[in-house]
Amino acid sequence: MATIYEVSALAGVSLATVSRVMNGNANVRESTKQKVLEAMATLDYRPSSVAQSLASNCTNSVGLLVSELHGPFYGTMMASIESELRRAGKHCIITAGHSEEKSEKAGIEFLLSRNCDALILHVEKLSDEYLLALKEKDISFVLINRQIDAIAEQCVTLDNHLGGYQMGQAILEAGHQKIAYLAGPSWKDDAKERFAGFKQALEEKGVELDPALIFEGNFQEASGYKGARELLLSGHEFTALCCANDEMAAGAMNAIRDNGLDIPNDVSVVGFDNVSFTQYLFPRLTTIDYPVGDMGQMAARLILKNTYKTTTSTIQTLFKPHLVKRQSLQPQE
Amino acid sequence: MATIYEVSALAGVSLATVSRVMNGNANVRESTKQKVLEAMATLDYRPSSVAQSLASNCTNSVGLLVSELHGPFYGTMMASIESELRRAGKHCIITAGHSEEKSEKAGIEFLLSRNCDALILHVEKLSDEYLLALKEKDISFVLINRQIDAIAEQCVTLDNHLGGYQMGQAILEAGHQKIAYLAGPSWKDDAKERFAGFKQALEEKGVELDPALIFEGNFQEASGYKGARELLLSGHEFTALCCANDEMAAGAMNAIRDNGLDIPNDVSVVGFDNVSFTQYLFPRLTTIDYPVGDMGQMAARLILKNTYKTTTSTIQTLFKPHLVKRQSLQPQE
DNA sequence: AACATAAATGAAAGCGCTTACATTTCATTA
DNA sequence: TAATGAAATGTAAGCGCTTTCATTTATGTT
Repeated sequence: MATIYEVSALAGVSLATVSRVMNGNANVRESTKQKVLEAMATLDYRPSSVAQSLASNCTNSVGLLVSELHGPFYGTMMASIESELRRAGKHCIITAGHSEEKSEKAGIEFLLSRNCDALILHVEKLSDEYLLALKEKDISFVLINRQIDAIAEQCVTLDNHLGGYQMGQAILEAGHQKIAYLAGPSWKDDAKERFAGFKQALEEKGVELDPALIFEGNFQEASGYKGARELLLSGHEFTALCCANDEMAAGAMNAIRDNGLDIPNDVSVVGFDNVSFTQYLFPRLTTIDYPVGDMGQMAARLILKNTYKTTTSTIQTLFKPHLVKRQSLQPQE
Repeated sequence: MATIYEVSALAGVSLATVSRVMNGNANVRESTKQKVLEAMATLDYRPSSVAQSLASNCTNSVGLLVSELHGPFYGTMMASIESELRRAGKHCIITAGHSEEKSEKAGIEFLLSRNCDALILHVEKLSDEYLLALKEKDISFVLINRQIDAIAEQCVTLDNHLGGYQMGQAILEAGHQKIAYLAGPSWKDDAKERFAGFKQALEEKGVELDPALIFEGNFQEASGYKGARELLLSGHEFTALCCANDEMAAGAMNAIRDNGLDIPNDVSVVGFDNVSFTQYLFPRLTTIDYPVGDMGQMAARLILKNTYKTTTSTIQTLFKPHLVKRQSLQPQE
């Protein structure tokens, strides 16, 4: 591998000049620039990003922590972040937090040990204090799907309350009255807010939500199956089942059918997130769209703007969900 | 940020000694080791991975190129690779090739520009020549889901022919005779082999595959929908539809139902890959399992063994698929 | 006690760049 | 034409580590 020394020797200029043309520095005469470029080409020179990083104190890498690398939600998120960063010449180091506090901490430590210039974090179990402490240490980061008021400007979030409200509205407009709700874990803010928004929509229309028709799941398919099954077997009737996310909705749909009922004729189902597989479900799932791609892109732009100062694009931190009407929700006569 | 200098000063030893304890080098007296450790702790010292990389000529990073960061197949692949590498203290830089030659080349260039120690490549459009040229340049890499005989030892592949064969066998055992096949793009080796294996299974049992019942898709859901629809409208009857991957199967299922037919009573459907959403489909999809997690792990181990020499685990490069029986395939009376 | 040997430590060069500062070159202007 | 300032280039000091080689210290042997 050729180094900058060889290039400088071949071009007959100093190291500094080679460095200048590499970095597009203005003050280089066109003719010498050409000499250097030529030398680089004949030597098939590639700068050592490591040496550049050491000298410039910038690695051009941003660490990305997500709960899992698989799963449609994280997939879309990673894809949008990576492509936005890559376009700016940055790379990302991705690792998983597995929805556990220790593991999330270890993930951040790991990324930090890699000298990332900034982090994009989707954490679930880490405390606000820990995150605020990161801020104190002058670590540049943005939080995705997590709201901490003290650092609101670096939190990219969805209006989950609105999403829940939209879900409630949709179900009421379809004429349902006997409604069941498959909630997410109550220790998660997003799950709480979705539920709160949902309840508000019902209250505004004076519709009661029977406590016996509420089941708290964990956002996974299996808990959706279990929840729907228990709700069905409990004997309390319902014509619509609202799920706090699509995975649980998928599980619930299987449970409903395994119990001999038809979707949506016997029971309508609504999900939340609008992950890719919702279109593969039968019937295609009516759900609330979570614009995770846009949000990932925005998280990346925040970094680009704050850490790298390479963009001046306008920043938006709060995103709005919207209803996606498909076939799993049917009007009730 | 404290540097090694400060640690060495505080501990009253030389740089070299600090470096030795950092790297677990044997020849350090226990007492001095403790002094150093203590100094590190009080200074909250973290070594600069960049400086380490420059000095040691090893970045501890492996580049990972996949077609897309989203999608259940790549998700599982990335997850297994990342976790195996992370366990060994390596990080991965992930980027997308988008199934286009130019983009795949650019992705590799990008990873190389980041000075990765090695690459794990899932490429679709890149030529064998290009890949062999990489080898010539002494770039250490492993190919996943791609067989090039000249470098077989660095190719982690699935026996797609066997998978196709298993699919054929399964459908025949269920008593189907009128069989349709939704193929993958014929320029892809894996698609070709799946089809070849499939045909072989039928031939061995003397079952004809009507050319009118073959549709070539592109492995995407939409083409599955389109293919199934055309097959259905063509008027040629079939009782089973075999799909070269699960995405197309999902699309096909929707098409079949949109045409008023029942799955599996009117037509059975079989997929290939066993990606996560196959369990969410209705009926749950019978499919051929592609052990992509194991294969990703093995790809990572290959790197660990060949590039980093940190493992001696035994290597396997050819993996076998197997049938996963679920509800979308029904015996034909 | 003197020596040989092994273990522990230190000195210093080098990894391949960037960049502050110094110097040279060139174009203007009085 | 000399003085002046701006533009172009060079010099050299880092950036924070690893590692070779030399040196010192400890251990064991006769």
